[in-house]
Amino acid sequence: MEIPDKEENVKLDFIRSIVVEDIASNKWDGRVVTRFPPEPNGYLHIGHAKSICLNFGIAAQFNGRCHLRFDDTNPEKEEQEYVNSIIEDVRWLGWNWGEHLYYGSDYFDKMYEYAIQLIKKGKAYVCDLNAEQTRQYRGTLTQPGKDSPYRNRSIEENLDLFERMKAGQFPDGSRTLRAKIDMSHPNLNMRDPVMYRILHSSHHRSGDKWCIYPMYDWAHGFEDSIEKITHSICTLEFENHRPLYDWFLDQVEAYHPQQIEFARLNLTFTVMSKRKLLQLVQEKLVSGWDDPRMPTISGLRRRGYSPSAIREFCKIIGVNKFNSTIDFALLEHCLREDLNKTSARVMAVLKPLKIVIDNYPEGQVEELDAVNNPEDPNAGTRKVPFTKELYIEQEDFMENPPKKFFRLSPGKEVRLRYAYFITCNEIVKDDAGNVVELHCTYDPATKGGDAPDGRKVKSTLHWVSAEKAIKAEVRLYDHLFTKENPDDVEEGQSFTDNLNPNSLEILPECFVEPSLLEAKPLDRCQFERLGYFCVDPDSAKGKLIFNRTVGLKDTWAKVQKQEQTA
RNA sequence: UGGGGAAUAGUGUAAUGGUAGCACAACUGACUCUGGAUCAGUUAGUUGGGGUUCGAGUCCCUAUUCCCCAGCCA
Repeated sequence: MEIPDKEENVKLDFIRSIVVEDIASNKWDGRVVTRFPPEPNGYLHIGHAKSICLNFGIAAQFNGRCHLRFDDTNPEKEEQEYVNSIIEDVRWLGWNWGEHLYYGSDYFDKMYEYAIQLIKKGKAYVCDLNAEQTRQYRGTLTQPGKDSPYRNRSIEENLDLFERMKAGQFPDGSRTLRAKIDMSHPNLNMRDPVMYRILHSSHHRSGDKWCIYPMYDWAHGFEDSIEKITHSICTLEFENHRPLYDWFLDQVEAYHPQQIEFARLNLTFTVMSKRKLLQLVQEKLVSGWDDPRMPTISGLRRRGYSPSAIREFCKIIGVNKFNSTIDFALLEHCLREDLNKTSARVMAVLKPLKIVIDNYPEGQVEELDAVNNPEDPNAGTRKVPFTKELYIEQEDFMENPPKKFFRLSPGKEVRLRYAYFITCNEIVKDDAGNVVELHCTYDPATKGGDAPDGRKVKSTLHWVSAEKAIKAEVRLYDHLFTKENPDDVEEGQSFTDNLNPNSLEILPECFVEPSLLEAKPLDRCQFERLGYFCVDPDSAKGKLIFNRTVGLKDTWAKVQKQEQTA
C-alpha cells in the first residue's frame, strides 16, 4: 500500500486553524479526533476523497486519529456491498483507521436510552401525525408552524407509546418520536424535528432487532459524542442543522464535539451526487460504479488514477466555506505529475500503419535497449525487438503534410525511438485511396537513434514490431458529459441529456510491445507519446485490455485545433 | 418576502490593518531520442458605494449577487 506523504506541511485552512487554536488552548486536552462518516448507500467518489483526506489528514498532521464510521441509520437504502466498497476505497487511498472502525447502528441502544431521557425531561413526545400532516404543521420558510395536537401528551403516555413503537405495535409511518422545541422557530430544523420513525425493515447489521430507526440529526451527534470526536467536520448543507446538533447533545448533557462545515467538492464535466451516480448505474448509462468514466474512487482506480495523485489533488484544492467548481484539468494535472514520475514507458501503437523497411534483412530480429523511465534512473532499461515489418501510428504519417508537421511524410527522415532513422520512399494505397502500407529505408549507421554524422531529425516516432508485438484492446475515454456543468439543461431535460456520446472509444486492434506480456490488472504505464494507460480488470489470459487514464499534453493537437479555428 | 452561510485574475486558493502572492488554464520562447518532461516569460484579480485609518482584500455601514433549509433521507 502506498503511504500518504507526511502531512506536516499542509497549509492551515480555516479548519486546521481551529484545530491549532484548540490544541493551544487545550480545549480537548490536546486530543484531535476526527471521523469520516459515510452512509453505506453508494460508492465513494472524488468528493468524498476531499472529506477523507481532510479528516484523516488532520488526524495525521496533529497526532490524532480518525475513525471510519458507517452512518447506517436508514436500512432501506443501505447495503453491505457499499460497506465493503467504502472500506476498500478508503484503504486504497492510503488511510488507516487502525481499530477505529465503527457503525452508527452499534449505538442504537445508547441512543434509545437518551431518547427516554429526553421524554422524561418533557422534551420529546410521540406524535401521531402522518408524514403529510407533519409537513403541513411545519409551516413554511416565511410562516411559523403549528403545534402538533399530540405535543402535550403526558410523560407517562409518551414513555408507553414510545416503548410500544419500539415493540413493533404500530405500522410504518403511523407515529414518530419528536423533539419538543419550537414550532415557530425561524430555522425549520428546530420545529419539533422527528427523532425516530417506524420502519419495519431489516438492517444490514442489526437485522430485525429494531423497527424504529433514529433520524440523522438525532443519531449523528451521539455517534460523534460516544466516540469522543473533537472536530466533527461535515459539509455546508448541515450548517442549518448545527443548532439541532448542539441542542440534542446539551439536553442530555452528553460530551459535545464541535461541528464545522466546509464546502463540498464540485468538478467540471462531472456530477457528484450519489443520487445521480446511482441513476447512471441503474439506467446502465455506464457499466457500473467502477466504470472508468465515473468520478467514483473505484472508477478512478480502474481508470488508472493513483492514490497519491488523488491525495495531492485534495491537498491543493483547499478547504473553504463557499461553493466553487474545480477545473477537471487540475485533477489531470495532479495525475500527470504523479504518473510522469512513476510510470514505466513502453511503446504501443493504437491505430496501426504497417511499414516495411526494404533494406532491412528478412527474418532479422534486433533487441534494442530502451529506457524504462527517463524521470527515474533506477527504473533501468529493457529490450525491444526490431524487425523488418513494423507498425507506426497512422497519425504519424501524412502524404501531404502542412508546414508544422514534423513527422513522417514522403521523402522525410524521422527517428524510430531507440532504433534507427528511416526515410519514407513509397506509399501503398488500397482501392479507396487509403494509405495502407509504407515502404521505407533505414540507415544502419543510426542504430540506437543517433547519427554519427551529427545529422538531426525533427521527430521521433514510437513503433512496435509487426511480428513480435502483442495484440491488445485499448479503451479511450473522454468526459462523461459534454458540458462543464452537466446540470445546465433546458426546461424539462435532465443531466443525462448532457451525456457525451463519445466518452468511450474502443480500439480492438492495437499492438503493444512484448514486454507487456505479463502485465496484470491495474498495472500502470505510459505509452510513449500517447498517454498513461492502465490494465483493465476485464483483461484475460491472452487478451490484454488497456484503459487510457489520461493523455499526454499534446501541443501538436493544439496546433491543429488552432489552425482549424483560424 | 423567514433563517443560516458566502463573495480575491478564466478556475481554484493565500495574504489574520502594512509591496495582492501561488497553482491550474491560456499564450510566448528555450531545450529535448516522447510535439512528453523540464526551464524562462506574458496576460489577468479584491462584487458596487460610502466610512474609520498614515495605511483596508482585511474593520464599520450600505447595496448587490450567489448557495443552503419547508424528507418519517443523510
